[in-house]
Amino acid sequence: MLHTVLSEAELQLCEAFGRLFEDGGSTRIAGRVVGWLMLCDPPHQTQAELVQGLGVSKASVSTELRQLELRGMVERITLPGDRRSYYRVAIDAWPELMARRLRVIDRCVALADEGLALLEHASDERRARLAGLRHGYVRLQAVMRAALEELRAETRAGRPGPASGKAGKRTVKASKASHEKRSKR
Amino acid sequence: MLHTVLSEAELQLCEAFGRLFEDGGSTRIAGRVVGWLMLCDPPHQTQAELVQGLGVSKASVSTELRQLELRGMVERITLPGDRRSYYRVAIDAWPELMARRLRVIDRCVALADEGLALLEHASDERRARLAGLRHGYVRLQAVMRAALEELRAETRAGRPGPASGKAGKRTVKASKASHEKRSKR
DNA sequence: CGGTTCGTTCAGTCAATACCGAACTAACTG
DNA sequence: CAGTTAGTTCGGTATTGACTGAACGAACCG
Repeated sequence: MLHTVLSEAELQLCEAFGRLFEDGGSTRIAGRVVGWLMLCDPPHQTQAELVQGLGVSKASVSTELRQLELRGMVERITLPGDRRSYYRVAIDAWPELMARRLRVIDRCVALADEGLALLEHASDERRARLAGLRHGYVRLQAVMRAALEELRAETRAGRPGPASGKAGKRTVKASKASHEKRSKR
Repeated sequence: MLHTVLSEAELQLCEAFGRLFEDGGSTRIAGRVVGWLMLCDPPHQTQAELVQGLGVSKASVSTELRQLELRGMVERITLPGDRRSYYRVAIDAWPELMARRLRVIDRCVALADEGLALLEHASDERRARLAGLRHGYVRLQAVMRAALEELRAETRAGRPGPASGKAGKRTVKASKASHEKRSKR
C-alpha cells in the first residue's frame, strides 16, 4: 500500500466539500483538498498524494494549498529526513476562520456608517433604512465576537502547549507508513 | 424633477454595495439596486427609475429584483391608481437574512456529521478532525440562532402591526412626487 | 380596435477564472 | 557531474455566468 486511498463514499464527501467551497466563493479543488485532509490517514499528506488521490493536476494542488495555508485552514509540516512537505488541516483554524468572517461583517457596518454620514442632514426616514441595516450587522458582529472569544479560550485551554501564544509545532509521530519509496511511475 | 437622482458620492456608495454583494456571491447589479433603494427618496422606486438611475438594462433590473424579493431583501408594493410596481428594501429583512445564513451553517454541520458517520469505526484521531470542524460550526450555529431570536423579538416589538405574525403591509403615504407622468421617452 | 407602457424571457456576447500541461527552478542523490 | 524528485509558475483553454438587446406578452388608454 503506497498511499492513502479513500473509499467511494469518502470521495463523495470530498466532492461535497468541493461544492460547499465553490458555493462559498472558493474553488472546488480547494474544497476537495480540505475534504481529503479531513478524512485521510495519516492526517498529513504530500502534494503528490493529493494529486493521485483526487485526480487533479499538480499545479492546482500547489496553488490551492498555498491559498489554504494563507487562509489558515491548512498547515505545512515537515518530517526529519524527508525532503517533501506535508500538509494537514490546521489544528487551530477556527479562531482564524471566525475572525475572517468577522472582518466581512465589519465591512458591512462600515458601509452603513458611510451611508449614514452621507445622509447626515437627510430625513429621519431615509436614515432609518441604513440605521436598520447597521443595527442588524452590529448585532451579528456582537454575537460573533463573543463566539470568537469562546473559541480562542477553548483552543488555549485544550492545547497547553509552550508558553508562547501560538502553540508551536507539535510532534509528529513517526508514521513511517507514508514514508516509503514509490518506484512506480 | 422626474425621478430620484443620487449624488456622485451616493452613487459611489451604491458601487460599494455592488462590490460587497459580488464578493458575497451575489451579483454586482443586485448590490447596486440594494444600495440605491437604501438611499433613494422616496424609499419606493419603479424598475424604470432604477434603470435610469443606475444605467443598467431593464432585463437585469427585472431579474435582480425578483431575485432580491425571493431572498426577502426587497419587497414589492403597489400604489392605488398606478399600474407600475414599486420596490423598496424590506422592512423586516433581517430575520429572514439571518435565517438564510444559518441554513448555510446547518449544511456545514450536516457535512461534518456525514463524515463522522462514515468514520464511525475509524481511529479517534481521524474522527477528531471532523469533530473539531463540527464543534466550531455548532458553536457558530448556536450564537446565530440566539441572534436570530433577538432580531425576531425586536421586529415583533418594534412593529405592533395586526395580530397576525407577519405584520402585514403598512400604509404607504401618498407621496405624489414619484407619481407623475413622464411623457419624455 | 391600434397604440403606449410595464414587465418578463431568451439567446447571444463578453469577461472572469478555474483548471491544466509543460516548462522551469531548486534541492537532493549517486 | 548527470539524474531524480518536489514544487512553483506561466500560457492557454474551456467553462461559467453576469449582463444586455430585442422580441415578446399583458394590461391599460383612446
